[in-house]
Amino acid sequence: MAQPEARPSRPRAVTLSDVARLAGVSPATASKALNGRSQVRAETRERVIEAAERLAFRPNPMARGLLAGRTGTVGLLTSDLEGRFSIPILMGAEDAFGVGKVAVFLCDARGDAIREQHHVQALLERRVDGLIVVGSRTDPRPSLGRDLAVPVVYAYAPSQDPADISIVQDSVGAGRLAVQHLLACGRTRIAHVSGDPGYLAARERAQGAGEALAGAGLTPVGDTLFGTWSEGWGRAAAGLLLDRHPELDAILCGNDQIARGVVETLRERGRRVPEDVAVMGFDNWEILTSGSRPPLTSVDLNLEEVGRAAARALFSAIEGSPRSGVETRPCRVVIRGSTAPLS
Amino acid sequence: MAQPEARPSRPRAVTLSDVARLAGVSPATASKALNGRSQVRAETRERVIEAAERLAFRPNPMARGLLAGRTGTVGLLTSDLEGRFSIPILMGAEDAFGVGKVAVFLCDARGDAIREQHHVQALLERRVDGLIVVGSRTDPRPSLGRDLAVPVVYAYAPSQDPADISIVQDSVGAGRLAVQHLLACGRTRIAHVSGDPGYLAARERAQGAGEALAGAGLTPVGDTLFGTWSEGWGRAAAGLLLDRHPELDAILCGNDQIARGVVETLRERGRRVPEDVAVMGFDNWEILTSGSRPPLTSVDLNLEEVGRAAARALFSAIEGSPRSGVETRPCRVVIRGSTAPLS
DNA sequence: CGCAATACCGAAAACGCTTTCAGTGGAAAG
DNA sequence: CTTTCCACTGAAAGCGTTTTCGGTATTGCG
Repeated sequence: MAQPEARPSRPRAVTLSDVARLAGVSPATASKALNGRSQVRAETRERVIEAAERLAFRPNPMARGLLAGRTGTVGLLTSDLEGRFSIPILMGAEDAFGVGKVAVFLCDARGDAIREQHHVQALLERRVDGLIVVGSRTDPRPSLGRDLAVPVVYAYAPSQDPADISIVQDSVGAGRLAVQHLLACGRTRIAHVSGDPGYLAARERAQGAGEALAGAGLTPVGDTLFGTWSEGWGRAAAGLLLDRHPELDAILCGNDQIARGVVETLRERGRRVPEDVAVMGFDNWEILTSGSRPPLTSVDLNLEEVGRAAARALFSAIEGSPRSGVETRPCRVVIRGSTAPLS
Repeated sequence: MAQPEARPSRPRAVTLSDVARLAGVSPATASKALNGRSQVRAETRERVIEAAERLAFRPNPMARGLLAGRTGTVGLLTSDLEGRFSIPILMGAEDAFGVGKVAVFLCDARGDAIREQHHVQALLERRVDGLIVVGSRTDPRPSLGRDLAVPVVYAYAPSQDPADISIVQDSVGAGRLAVQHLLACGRTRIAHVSGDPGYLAARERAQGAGEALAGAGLTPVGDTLFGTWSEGWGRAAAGLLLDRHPELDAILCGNDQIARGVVETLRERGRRVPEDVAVMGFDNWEILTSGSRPPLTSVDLNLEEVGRAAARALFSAIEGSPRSGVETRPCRVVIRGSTAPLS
């Protein structure tokens, strides 16, 4: 006889009616009992719950969502191929939503605007309840538009449209924090080697660093050196600095890669880190900070917190209380071997 | 008058009935027209399609899934906090599934077995059509069990249960490929510095390397040095090797971090890379390979291909043709400056 | 011109759940 | 003892699709 299934088909899922039948009540009553509605006798509720447990009943989210008009899902749209930024944000969002309450679709647009559009469309077709958009760099990015069917929260990189809500780390504050740490280590001759000046993050960190120095009545050692976000640039810049400003006692680097390069050149040029020169970076990318000799002090962007905040903002927008504007979260310094008080 | 909405409520989604009404047909006919069923006059189909476009109609996936008994979603369960391995696998899976056809829930168990269980439960409650499990290391991992309600594919790390289907990269072959590349560069005195011998990846890569050497009639320079997966170990091991075997002309490293350390020590000890000693690693982690001096040749694990294969395997299991056993995908050598032919 | 076959369309059921509303029985109040 | 009220339960509608099946109009054929 024709048996289309190639193997024993998986058991049909148990439905609310199955539970109701076992408990000897109607589906309506079973629903009320399981959802804590008040109009059920305690003893009945008991029976229904026990039946549900015996059958390992799990309500079908599609049936439920069909009524409620909600799916209990959100989309996380990233452009960051490595997941360097989006994974911590995803984990923060998972925390805030709570496992099992809301599930997250992760889509990677791979830096491609039209692929991003496809993903947005696909997510909307799936009727996600909301969207979190993670930029590939901290510069303001184009808004997805004002009349999407669902609320959108921008994380890591703000939207260009001030009517949108964006949650970002405080880059200016990060620069300030970094310099304050170096000052606390007794350093006063501080240089700054940054990355690509086309990146807002580079400029803002430099700005914050400058403010903190000025606040302490100090002037930076030389101008900020902008270059690229690479170890190679770090090596080159450190050479430059040592030639021009041999007196420096700290180098603040625009990210961890630059810091790696700087540390390497300092070592080769016979400067001890941190005794002679303290070095620190930004991003706190463990793979880079831990392998360095000595391990790198770095400013952590607190991306999990950004993710949590984004999730909360999205949640309240879904509930009907949207916010707007750009909200920032503080960063924090993670101290390792490359900075230490002057003895 | 009582207006519960705090702001202009989002427009109600357009339904098939709206389309049908506009086209002057019944919902049944509209459905058939849009889904390419044959029992619709061409002219009618035309009208329906145009109406659907005018209203920007998108079928509600929950209603559709409710009938079909499928959600069109899969869960990707990872344990790898950084996303280093899971993101490429996710992208491969996205490719294979196709944007819009299947959406992927990404969950990170953060290496915690009970959090993993929670996520599995949550995904099952959502009625995902299947699960891809990405291990945190390549060693076989416990199976999720045989009687889950949906098919499961293990990627990167195989399941311990041979009845499950696992898709992994070919670590032995990777070791072989690496040595073959070094041989092609004319190197014959090849040492191997690996990571933690508790990792299967370390042992398998070493095995493959040994086989390739033996196949060429060569013997390795010294025993494989096992240690940790760190730059520090790479630096130390390179020192050891240079002391014991100054004649070596290539060092194969268990991963890119070790290779970074090895390159650094070689430079400090005055050996030129690649002229005197060729160096290569595994994983092809761009952040590490590109910053090195010279950039590192490395074996890429082809994780996107693993992801694609896992997605295809999952798809065919969902369609009713499950496979089982461990299937491997080849790796590939990415050549950069740290290896070159002996001149 | 009559009949069967065909092409096309729509009513209705179904998926699994929640919610509304009417109905039942018992207890409290008169 | 009758009336009112309350607590509880279940029938039924509805969410937005797809699919089955019966019905009608049209066509082809004898």
